[in-house]
Order: sequence, then structure tokens, then C-alpha cells
Amino acid sequence: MKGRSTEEPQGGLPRNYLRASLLLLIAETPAHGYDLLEQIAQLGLRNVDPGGLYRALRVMEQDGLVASWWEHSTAGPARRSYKLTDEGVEWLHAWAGALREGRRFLSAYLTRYDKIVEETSTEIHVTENLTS
Amino acid sequence: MKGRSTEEPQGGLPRNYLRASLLLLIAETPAHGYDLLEQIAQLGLRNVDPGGLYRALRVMEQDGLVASWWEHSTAGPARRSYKLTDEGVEWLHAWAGALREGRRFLSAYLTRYDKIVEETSTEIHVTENLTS
DNA sequence: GATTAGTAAGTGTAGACTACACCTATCTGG
DNA sequence: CCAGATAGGTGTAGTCTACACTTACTAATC
Repeated sequence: MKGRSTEEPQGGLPRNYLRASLLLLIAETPAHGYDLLEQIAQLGLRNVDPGGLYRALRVMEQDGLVASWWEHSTAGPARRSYKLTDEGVEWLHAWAGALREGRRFLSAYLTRYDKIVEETSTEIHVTENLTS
Repeated sequence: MKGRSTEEPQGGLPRNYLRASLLLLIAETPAHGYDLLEQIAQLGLRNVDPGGLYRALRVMEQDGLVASWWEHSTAGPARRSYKLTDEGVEWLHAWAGALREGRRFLSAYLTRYDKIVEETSTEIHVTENLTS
């Protein structure tokens, strides 16, 4: 096996899950990157890559989905905070639609998967042969 | 906006959805590519790229997840049929786990999304185009 | 017997995302 | 003074996808 193995790291997540997650969190409350890095675990995401997160934010800004400003606040290093733009809101709605589709797909898939698991586990387990 | 737009083609689907779908269908019944191409719509997938499908099958074979043989059968062109290997079965189970995680993520996400939509829609602020 | 449509299986390639490794700067507490 | 937390970032290889395109055999029609 080269490269792809039986393991599944974050395999079941949809494309752009980072983007979508960040946009949702920012929609709830404007925030800065490090903050989002901690909040994002609430959505069930473990071991989120900080670099990827910051990068995603910058690209989202380039795409006009969020707007940022620096906060040289009370204590600690300066932070770049983000809020949604109108376009960002649109994107959020559009993707929520896509994600709903995605969930529908997953449910269809898993229902069907469960069915064959059930069936094959009641069999006396034959299935082998034809070798080659 | 460059490249990425508000549109969401198959955006909500998990990575490897093609691979996963094919493996499930083959697990149900061994089949050839063209057949799978037609069956796959049952899972809610529209406009599946035939090239991608055939390619996925070959790569899956290289990865040892499926085994193929030619059928120079009754009528029409020869067809290459596929069945799962033991490793393919493992992969299917492992990936089903990942997809279940994925669904959990989507549900968490959508619940949270729906909450903010509800909140912001009770404000005067119209916000039409909910969820599509 | 030539042409078209349907069945079947592919290749080439650019662009997008992810994952992992790595780097910089500021501030606080011991 | 310096370790660790806070904060933000770059480089890059590998992987997937989407779209466009090609080949071949068979059956029916003109």
C-alpha cells in the first residue's frame, strides 16, 4: 500500500470543513485566530493545524468572505480579529446547503452500509475464493 | 473571487466519496464500471464523472482493495468486473467509521448553524434565502 | 456497407485542500 | 533572564476532484 492506507485521519469530513467551521464561528461572534483555534474543538475537530487555520483565514479575507483588523489590546501579542462580510454570510448559507446535502448522502450511505453489515454477519461467512 | 465562488457543486461530500461509494456498491454485488456508473446515482450522486470512476477503480485495484477480471460475455464490449478483497472489506469498515464521524460533525455543525439562522431571522433584518 | 448510437473503458491535467513541518514575535511569571 | 504561553505565519508534497478528451466493440438503420 502506497500512501493511502486503511487509516482514516479526518477522512470523513467534507471539503472546506475548516473554512466552513471558521465562518460559522465568526458568524456567531467575531474573533481572532488563536481564539478560533480553541473554539473549533467544540465542533468535534481534534488536532486542527494552526498553520492551516491562519492560512484559511487569510485566504477567506482575500476572497472577501471576512474582514480583519488589528487589536493592540491590553495584554499579550497583537491579534488580528475577523468578522463576516455580506459575501461571507452568503457563502455560509450556500455551504450550509451543501453540507446538508452531504449529510443526506452520508445517511443514505450508512443506512446501506449497516444493511450489508447486518446481512453478512448473519451469514455463516462464506464470501472468499475466486482468488487471482 | 478567484476559482472558489459562492457555488457549491459537490462541495458537501467527504473526501474519497467516490471510492467509498464504489466499495459499498461492490460489497453489495460485484459489478463492472459502467454498471457502477449507473448504480451510483442511487446514493444521491448526480453527474458522476465516468473517467474519475474508472480511474478510482483502477487505483483501488492497485491499492489492493478490489480485484478485477475481464468478462467477454454475451453481447457488447468486454467488461472488467470487480469484487472486494479482504483488504477492501477492512477499508470499507474503517471508512464507514470515518463517515459516521463525518456525519456527527455535520450534525453538530448544522444544529449550530440553524441556531444562528433562527436568532438572526427573529431580528428585523429579513435575511431571506434561508438554507435554500 | 457506411454511419450513427449505445455500451464499455480509459488518459491528461489544472486547481483546490489538507497535513505536516517549520519559523517569528510578544508578553508574563519564576 | 529565559521558559512557556499567546499570537500569527510560510513552504510544500501529496491527494482528490472536475472537466475535457480518446479508444474500442456491437447493433441497428439508412
